[in-house]
Amino acid sequence: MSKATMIDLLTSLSKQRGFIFQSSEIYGGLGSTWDYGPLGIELKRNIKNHWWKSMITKRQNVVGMDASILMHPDVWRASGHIDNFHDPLVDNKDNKKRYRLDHLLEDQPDSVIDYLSDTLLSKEIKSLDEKFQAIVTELINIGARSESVLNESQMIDPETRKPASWTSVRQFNLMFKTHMGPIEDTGSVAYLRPETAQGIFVNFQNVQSSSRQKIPFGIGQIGKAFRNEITTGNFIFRTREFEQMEMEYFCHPNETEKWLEYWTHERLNWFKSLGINDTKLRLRAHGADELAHYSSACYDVEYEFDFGWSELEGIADRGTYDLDKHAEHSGKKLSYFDQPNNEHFTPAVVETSAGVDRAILTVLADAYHEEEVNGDKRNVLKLSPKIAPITVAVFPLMNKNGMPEIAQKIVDDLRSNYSSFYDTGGSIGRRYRRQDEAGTPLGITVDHDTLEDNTVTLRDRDTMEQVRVSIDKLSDAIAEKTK
RNA sequence: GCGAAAGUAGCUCAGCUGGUAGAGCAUCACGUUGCCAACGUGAGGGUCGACGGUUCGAAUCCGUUCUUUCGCUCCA
Repeated sequence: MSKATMIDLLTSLSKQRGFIFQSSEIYGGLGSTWDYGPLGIELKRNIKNHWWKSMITKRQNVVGMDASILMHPDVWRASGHIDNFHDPLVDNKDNKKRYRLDHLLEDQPDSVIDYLSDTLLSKEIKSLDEKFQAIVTELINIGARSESVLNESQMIDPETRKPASWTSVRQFNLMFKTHMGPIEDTGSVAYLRPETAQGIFVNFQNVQSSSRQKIPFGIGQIGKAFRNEITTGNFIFRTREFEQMEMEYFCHPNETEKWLEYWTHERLNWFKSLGINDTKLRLRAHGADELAHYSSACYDVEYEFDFGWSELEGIADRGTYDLDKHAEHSGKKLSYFDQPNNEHFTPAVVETSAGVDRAILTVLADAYHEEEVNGDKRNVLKLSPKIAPITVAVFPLMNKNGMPEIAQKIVDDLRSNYSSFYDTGGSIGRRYRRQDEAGTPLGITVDHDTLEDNTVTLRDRDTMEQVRVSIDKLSDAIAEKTK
């Protein structure tokens, strides 16, 4: 199998089998948006249910919620997204490379920084970080004139180490903006949430008091989030509309280190529990330079796609940043009273934040296999039975002698407990292969012996081996195979 | 957004220098077969991404636009 084309293979398989279609396809498609078809949505629901069960249902001290996507704009002012969730970018016109201005400044000779601060800043700033930030702010403020200032400063391209021909500084705001109400004016601006987490933070008090949870405890949520990413791609890996599975764990500020470690391993194990090859999963600690504005420590769960190791989930120590900010901006007290220790404090937060769509891409990429069987190629999705869109497919060996009726009765009975599929079309081998490609772990065939002794064959997708099972024991046999 | 490449049937693609569309697979029907992508016959499915131009004539040449892929930047 050509590794370089895994994404192409999955894109095409997804469309053919009904996992994932490009959005608005009949109108030429809309960039980076995808629709889940009949098999895709089953897979997605199974993954989300699995997350919900293992993060919330199974735990006494984690509860769920579902916040609205639209929130008061002050939420994003408080969270820092309005100020920080954008990138100042400049392009080198000579070699067409694009850079983040703030990263670029860190790589400049003193002469460039001196020129910029002399030209732009009215007073001397000691801290280098603050100086850079002030320069960025000023360059953004002067708009188109930033082009001439940058070029006069002789700012170099870090690759060539030479002054380049720069464009003006442009802001890329990563939040989707919309308007609420009938009139579009500045007072009606609202944002589509760029993360579900803030819906949890602003409900901290509501949830804590109504659920009577004591610290440490968590609040989890699954929902859509929107980011105006500059570059999207790799199928459903990076899209502008995506779904998150997030959990915010509120604990004592002295204990974040311990809980960060705990949740990091819990989350890595969750991905392993989806049946993903664990040699392709790893944890990676963030360096200081890549931490988000709210975070003091962060681990990524990564999977080795054919386009490289990529992040599936971030587990971050957000400290008391979010509750502090919301307390400050809202004027509401968002602290916790620990009765036994007679102590008031603002809880710190350890966050687990996973992408639903990335989890789906991961299980698909990991499950896809091309095998040789008797000289023929077999495409098979070795999805865990826990998440496979169809659990069991039922076939009559022949479309006569009463076999279709028996098979139809079996599938009707199974349907109430298992996602089932009935197929009479084509040879039995072809039907098995179709289900292999859809990731269905089990196949049941009604054959001649069924007419004699009421048994059917139960086929295992991965080994292709069959065992005979009495029809009245089928439910138990399937339960055994899928647990 | 910038640069490069691409867009022809559900999927993967062919179609040379302009002469009004093909293959393999897939789908459906009928017949035959009956445990791992069988065979036969037949059918459906494309205004060749869209719009405009050149031309007697455009999938093919030119322009614009949309979309996708890769890279730069960012993130779940």
